[in-house]
Amino acid sequence: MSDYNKEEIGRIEEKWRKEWVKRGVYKVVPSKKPKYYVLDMFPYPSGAGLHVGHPLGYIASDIVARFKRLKGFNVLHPMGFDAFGLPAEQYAIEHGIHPAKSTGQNIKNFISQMDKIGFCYDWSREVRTCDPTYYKWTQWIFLQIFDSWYNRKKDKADRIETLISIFEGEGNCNHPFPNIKHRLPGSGETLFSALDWKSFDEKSRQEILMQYRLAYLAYTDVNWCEALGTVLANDEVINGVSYRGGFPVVKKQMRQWSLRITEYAERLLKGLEEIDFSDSMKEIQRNWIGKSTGAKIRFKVKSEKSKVDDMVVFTTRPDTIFGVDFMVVAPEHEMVKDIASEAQRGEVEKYLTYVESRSEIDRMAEVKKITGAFTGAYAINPFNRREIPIWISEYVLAGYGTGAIMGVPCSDERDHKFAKHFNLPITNIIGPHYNGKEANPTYDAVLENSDFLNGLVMREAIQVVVNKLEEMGIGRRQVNYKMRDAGWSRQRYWGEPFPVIYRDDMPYAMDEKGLPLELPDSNDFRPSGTGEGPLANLKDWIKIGERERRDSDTMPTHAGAAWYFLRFTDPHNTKEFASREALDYWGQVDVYIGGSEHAVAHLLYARLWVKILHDLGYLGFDEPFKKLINQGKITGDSRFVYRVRGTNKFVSAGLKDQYDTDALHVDVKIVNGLELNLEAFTQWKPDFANAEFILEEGKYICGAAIEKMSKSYFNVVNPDDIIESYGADTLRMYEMFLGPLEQSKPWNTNGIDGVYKFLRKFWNLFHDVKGNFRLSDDEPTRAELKVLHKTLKKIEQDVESFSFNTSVSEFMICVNELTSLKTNKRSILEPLVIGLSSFAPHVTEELWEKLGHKETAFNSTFPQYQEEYLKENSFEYPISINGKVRAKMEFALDMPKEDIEKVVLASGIVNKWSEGKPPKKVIVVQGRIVNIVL
RNA sequence: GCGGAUGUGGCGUAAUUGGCAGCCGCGCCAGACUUAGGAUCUGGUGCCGUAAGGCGUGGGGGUUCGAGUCCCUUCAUCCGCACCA
Repeated sequence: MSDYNKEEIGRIEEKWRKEWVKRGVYKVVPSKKPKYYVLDMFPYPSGAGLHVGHPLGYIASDIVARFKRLKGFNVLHPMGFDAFGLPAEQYAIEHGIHPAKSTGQNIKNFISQMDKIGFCYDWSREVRTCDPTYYKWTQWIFLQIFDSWYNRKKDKADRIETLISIFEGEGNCNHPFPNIKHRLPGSGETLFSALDWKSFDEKSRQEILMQYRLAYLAYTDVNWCEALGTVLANDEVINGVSYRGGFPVVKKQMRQWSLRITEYAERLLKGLEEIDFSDSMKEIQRNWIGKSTGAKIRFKVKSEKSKVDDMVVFTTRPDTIFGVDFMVVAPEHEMVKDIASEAQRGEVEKYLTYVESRSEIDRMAEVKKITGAFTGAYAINPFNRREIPIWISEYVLAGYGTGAIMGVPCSDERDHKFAKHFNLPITNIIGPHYNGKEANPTYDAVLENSDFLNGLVMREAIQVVVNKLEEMGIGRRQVNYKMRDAGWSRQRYWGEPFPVIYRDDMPYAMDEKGLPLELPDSNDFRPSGTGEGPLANLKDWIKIGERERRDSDTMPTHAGAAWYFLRFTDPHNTKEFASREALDYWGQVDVYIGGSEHAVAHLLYARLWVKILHDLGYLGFDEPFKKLINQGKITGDSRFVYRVRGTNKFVSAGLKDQYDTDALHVDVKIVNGLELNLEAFTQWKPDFANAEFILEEGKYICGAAIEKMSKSYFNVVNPDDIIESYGADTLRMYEMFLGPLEQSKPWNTNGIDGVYKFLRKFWNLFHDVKGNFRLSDDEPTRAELKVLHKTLKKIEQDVESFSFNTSVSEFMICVNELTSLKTNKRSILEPLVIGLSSFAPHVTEELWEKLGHKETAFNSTFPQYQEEYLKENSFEYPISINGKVRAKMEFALDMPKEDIEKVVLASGIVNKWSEGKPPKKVIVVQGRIVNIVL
């Protein structure tokens, strides 16, 4: 009566989709059970909807969630939407549709697509970052960050009020400015006393506090993109052009919000040790943080001007100090204008003009180009009083270290090239390690020409030099990080407004009662063009009174994403961002699944916010994600047709070299394998209605390429289409079967029939040839039990280790074996239904019901496998001697290794071959004699 | 340039972690059935060879009784960072 076919699958899947919602089976609340938190990286709801690549990670997490639930855990498995962002805003500019409206529609579409795949999300916990009830708390957390400073003495964030009382009591002598370059206006000092503090007026005090706040305003160099009319984050700029659109990006100074993430650099780095991320992911984060240990050294400067500041360099190689042949400072360095000599002034100015003229793109494109100019000034080596010429060059970056370096040509590649290019003398301090042709950055050389360091190995000399520098008071150990503070302002409409009010140009936190500060309604999403965002156009909103105004910027999308996993624990709380009880119960995310493209930005900001909230006492943990899995990307498999240039003739791929052709993407839907469906092609686009074809063997063969899945390549495969023809269960299992989760792979449906057949075979175990449900209550045989328990064990191991592709294989083997055993016994099939239910929830739920259960399969328990059925009583072991199988013996399976050795030795087989001498070695592997060495 | 990863049949992949390489699926070959379907079922399928046998996990070398797995070296591909002193 019922066959596992298209119609039946459609009926079953729709039935259970509705039933699960009706019964509310996916709703979770805290309980006495142990918790397990499985999280997906929530998507940005783009207008294009989901393609088959998106659900890969979601399917994996769904399997884990269902499996853990069967194993007795109380599983939190929520989903939400990262709904603020630039695409909706650009769509609004182009089509006049308000971002709120298009975003809402997109979300609706996403949810319907996701529901079809059968995910067990607790939709009652859905969050949207663009919802005021959500971003109220994004703003609130921002204010907590604004109201904090990093107490380096305690190595944690503290409330700003603690800083104020420190200033009132002792000034800032124990807590100098985090940014060492900062000076008090007027005096130019870096330290102030308690008395000074009391003498400062309100604005000065606020400006000082701003230097300490973890969310602060400052004039920063930002990536200004004229074409997009906005500022971009570092990770939105790739090779000097914008990530979206590829428009040029230039530096511009703007007063912006930043997060002082640099204060957390060390903890973000250390934290990596205790969390389970892949090596490459950790490495990318380490790289981004970019810690390097070295020393800061102060050099006296000799120049024509009598009073000049010392120059300070950062180096990781203080041991090479006697090899310094020149100094280089960044062109932007403030000392440049002071030290340039009369004779060199022209050169220097010419060079500065040149640097100014170079765009970011030029600079990146020509990193190898060596340029520079001599300033005419000299630095004095503190140990041997040697006068070292000071140069400027753009290869030294103003933003890293001190913006000045010591040039050691014999041990640094770039310095060496610089010296060669400008014909500067090269001092060899590493003897035979330097060949005169290229620098050698070794640590192992014995130093020469190095005064008191002569004879020391470089590695050891580092400490000796630093100790001496510290003794002399002209240097000290220093750790540097590449990471910069995170720019947190965006000149956009569709984001969280900053919950602050400016008074006398200084921002003050809004009262909590005023939150959320709602995004004002608007029809004008164009940037103001002056660098300010669209909100600046809403003058009435910006201006509050005569002296007060709002911020016209909004937060980046990272803001909402930096804490959404916390909100899921208590999504409807109107009093707090989440209750401490909920946070303590659900705690850290046990498994976080998502793409590696969020390696730096999102994960670092999420980790940062959690650390700050932890420091302020809101959280009991300071790492959000215990384990991270990066699912691979599913790429598209594009097809091409070849049009003979200037004609409407299309030539098959095998013959295209005989013509002058252009390759055009063709919709993968009208290509079967590589063969083009000619009729469908002529109907595809009006241009091709009269197309002519040059065929090979009567067929038109298309070209193929693996590319990103994209609408414009016509290679997008929609999961809905797969579900339409095979059902959601097949889609789920096939995506898992495709290969290891973490590996990127092209989408193809080559093997999907195999998975589909598997589900049908599974179904047929329960049905006779006529499709009638039939089941036997007979006692299972030993062989059947063995198949069952072997499968259960494998599945459990595979799912725990996230190798879902092998799980699917195991199920296939199981069904093949049961089919050939003609098994239709309840005692065997019922546990398998539960075993399979994480992977194929719809068909198993239907079978579960047919098996007579009222309660949903989702609420059952994963069956325990029985070790005894996995074992045989005895086994025939081949006995190899010196690598060749010489004999076979039978042993009890659980016989200890030593006993096996004894039996073999007693048997005389070995003596036969070893002339009575005991063998050198008897190798027993897993209770099995593998080899005997004579 | 630096860092990370990967490399196994015609294809996607597997290998109890050092123990009979190629499980499972696709494809292909042969057969059965048939209401002729791009259906279903059964058997076969790493390569060379009629066979016996030989070869085989990108290449070369090493450790080991034994290597896809460990070590050295080299090549190729992908990803990340890229003048970070």
